[in-house]
Amino acid sequence: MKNEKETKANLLASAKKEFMEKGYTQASLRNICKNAGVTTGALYFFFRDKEALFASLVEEPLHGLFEIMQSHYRLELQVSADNPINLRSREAIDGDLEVCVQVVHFMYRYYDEFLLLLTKSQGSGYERCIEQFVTISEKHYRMLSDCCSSQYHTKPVEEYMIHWMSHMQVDVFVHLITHQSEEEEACRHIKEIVKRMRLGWVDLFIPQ
Amino acid sequence: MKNEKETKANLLASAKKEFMEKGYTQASLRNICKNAGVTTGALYFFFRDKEALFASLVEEPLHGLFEIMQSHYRLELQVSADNPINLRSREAIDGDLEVCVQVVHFMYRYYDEFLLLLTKSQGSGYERCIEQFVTISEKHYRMLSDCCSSQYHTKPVEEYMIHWMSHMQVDVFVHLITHQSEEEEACRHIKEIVKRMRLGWVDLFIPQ
Amino acid sequence: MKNEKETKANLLASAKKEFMEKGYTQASLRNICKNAGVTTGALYFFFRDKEALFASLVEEPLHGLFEIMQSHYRLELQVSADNPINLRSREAIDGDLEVCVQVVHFMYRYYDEFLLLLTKSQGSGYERCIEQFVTISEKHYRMLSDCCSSQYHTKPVEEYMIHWMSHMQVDVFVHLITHQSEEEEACRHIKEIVKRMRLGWVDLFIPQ
Amino acid sequence: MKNEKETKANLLASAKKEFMEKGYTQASLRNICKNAGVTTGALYFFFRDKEALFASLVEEPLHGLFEIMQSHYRLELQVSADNPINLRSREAIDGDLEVCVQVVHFMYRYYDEFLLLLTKSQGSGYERCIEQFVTISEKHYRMLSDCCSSQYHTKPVEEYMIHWMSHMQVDVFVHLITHQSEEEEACRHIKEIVKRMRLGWVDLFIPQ
DNA sequence: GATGAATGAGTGTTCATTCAT
DNA sequence: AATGAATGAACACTCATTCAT
Repeated sequence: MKNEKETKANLLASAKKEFMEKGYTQASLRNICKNAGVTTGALYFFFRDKEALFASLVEEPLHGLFEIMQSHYRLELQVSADNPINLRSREAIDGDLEVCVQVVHFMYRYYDEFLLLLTKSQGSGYERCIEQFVTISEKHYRMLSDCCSSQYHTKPVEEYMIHWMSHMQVDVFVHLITHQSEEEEACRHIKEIVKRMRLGWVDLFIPQ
Repeated sequence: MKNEKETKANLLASAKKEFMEKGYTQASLRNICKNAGVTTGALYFFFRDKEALFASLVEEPLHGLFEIMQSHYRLELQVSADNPINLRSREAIDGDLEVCVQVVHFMYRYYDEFLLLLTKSQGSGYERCIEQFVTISEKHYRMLSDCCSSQYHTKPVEEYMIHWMSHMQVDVFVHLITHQSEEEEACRHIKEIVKRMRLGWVDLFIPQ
Repeated sequence: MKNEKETKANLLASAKKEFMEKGYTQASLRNICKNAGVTTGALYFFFRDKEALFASLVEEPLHGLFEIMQSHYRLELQVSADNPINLRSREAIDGDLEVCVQVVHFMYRYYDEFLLLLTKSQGSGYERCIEQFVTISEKHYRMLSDCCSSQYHTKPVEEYMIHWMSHMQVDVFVHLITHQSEEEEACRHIKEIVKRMRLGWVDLFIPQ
Repeated sequence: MKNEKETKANLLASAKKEFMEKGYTQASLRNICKNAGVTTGALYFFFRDKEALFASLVEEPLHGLFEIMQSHYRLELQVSADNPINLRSREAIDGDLEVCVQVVHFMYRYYDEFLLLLTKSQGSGYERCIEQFVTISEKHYRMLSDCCSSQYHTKPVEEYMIHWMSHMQVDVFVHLITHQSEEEEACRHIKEIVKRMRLGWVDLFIPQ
């Protein structure tokens, strides 16, 4: 037990760096080990394989974010079951902002990990994680738009638009984390952005 | 002797398929040659290296799109120099739509090539092409927003918002080509989308 | 084309030696290449993988022997359909010997290859080849013993005894090739052996 | 502290399973330890190395069988020194059967261990154990055949035939244990087999 | 007694690239 | 214009073994 758990930590740090620089597929386990100052065997003592090493870095943050999103959407579903929807109400606007800020906060707590997940996971089992976020978002928007169209007796919103909207919503966060490293700034930005995107949503859900 | 340029064409077709399926980095030149029915040597007669092979597929369409964008922005710049800007005018709206349709048309003419560029170029010299589009778009929006703010005596629009807006604008096309293979449908979608995005732009450029 | 097909021949020779010394699984491709004076890549130019390299050595001889056995058994089946069986007849005895000699001749023509197949193929796709020989032999003995028992109105010979007999028959050849490197001697031995084994067979098929 | 020797027993059980499934060389100590619920260090506390682990499983049964064979052959040697040999006598036949049954009984008492020795020991120090059995058997048959030839004034039996006979004799037991898991059935089979093999032996030792 | 950590050499395999012919 | 042959470095991963604690 040379230095307590130092080796594993070194490996994780070295792996994070390598994945960040080259992406999942192009990252070299040899390199990771060399920079961590251990032999390849050591890596395999701590991690089953390359995939597991990557997972050790990102699994927890990813899961955490899923939780936040789903619990939020569950809540919103409950509320909208009892009350008529008013997309332009202060409550609706504030609710939107609140969850965005919450997500930003969580993402910046695991800044590196989400950067890996969102931009460097190609080739790993996480390469479709953005699509998963979109899918979750999509279900929510589908539901919301259907409520609106039944409430206002308008045609249901087209599938593609729902999908695009959800994608755009997710892309906002991807864009944020790849262009802004400070959480405070990120928060400020997201508020400005959401404000403008809402205009599009509202026009889509409540024509005219 | 068969057909002069047949071999090169076979190689390009085979390369397109391989790059599409596996992405630039994961694509195997061996495979490309095998499926083209030639040996590796032949490939190196026609193309300097892997990079040049990829470039042969995408360079021309990419350059073409750059041209379209830049000539459009040049034109708009000229117009806005002489006339006051009215973002909500029919001319402005129609102008926006027109260029979008033009871009869609060009992209669907080289459908495969743009798919390669936008989603399969990671690891190649083209991996930053989206950012290049964003940069071009950004310059234009910067200029446009500055015109507005000087005209309406408002504070200049923040750098980040300009960048995000431009990114979003580009992402619309990426989303389109990855989710919709028919040009006609794509055109219909882009119109719906632009209509809603404009609401955000206008609110950003002309507060209140 | 340095030395015509020398490299491939070198690789095969080197592989034969390595497989012979260490067995399929324990053989090292690196070693094979080193001793052949080429790099690992060269091996993979000629052979798909380790398995294919081994197959290149043994496939043909193995197939040849299957052919000999099956054509012989087919012939015997035909004969025994028309005539009553007399295991003790000169014809039967001579027929047995003849095919044995034929097999020995073929095996010694590919001495090394059969040694590989019969004693060094564990871990490869050929590890069950002895059992395949036994299975072929078994079908033949089953048929022969059933003819006898119906002809002499005796109980059918037990499954296990048929299997053991077939195994023993095959083992004779395995034993021969692993203990006797000269074909002439091997021929002399097989005759002596078959002579004694027949006594057992006959007693088994025609009790009393 | 749980149960003093539990760990060692677990290791041996786990090792037996792994060796049985993959053979000596292909067996993984890692796997053995994992399935035994201990770390590799523990294994090396009890066993010097892989070889010693395998030996711990098979050494005793192997030694026991050597003892049985040798004591039997010593006895037979004594008897044949005083009396003329009659291979066809009831005593000779019964004696043969008796020792076979005895061997079968002992082998099935250590069924797994002999299966390991006879079919899974390649790569270990025991890989030549079958040949050792053959060698022991051979000495006995050599002696027996020499007695016969001096008694009946016939030519001495050829070396190869003695060796083959011994091999075949041993192979009977190998075949038995690999094809028949029930001792009772095995006993029934061996009697049938020995009955037929004797015919060959007798013809070999006492021509005509 | 047993763990947890680590070594270092080894495995089969794939790669883009080169070049004499 | 193209082939067939070959390179050599790189890849992820597994192995039996060691040893301080």
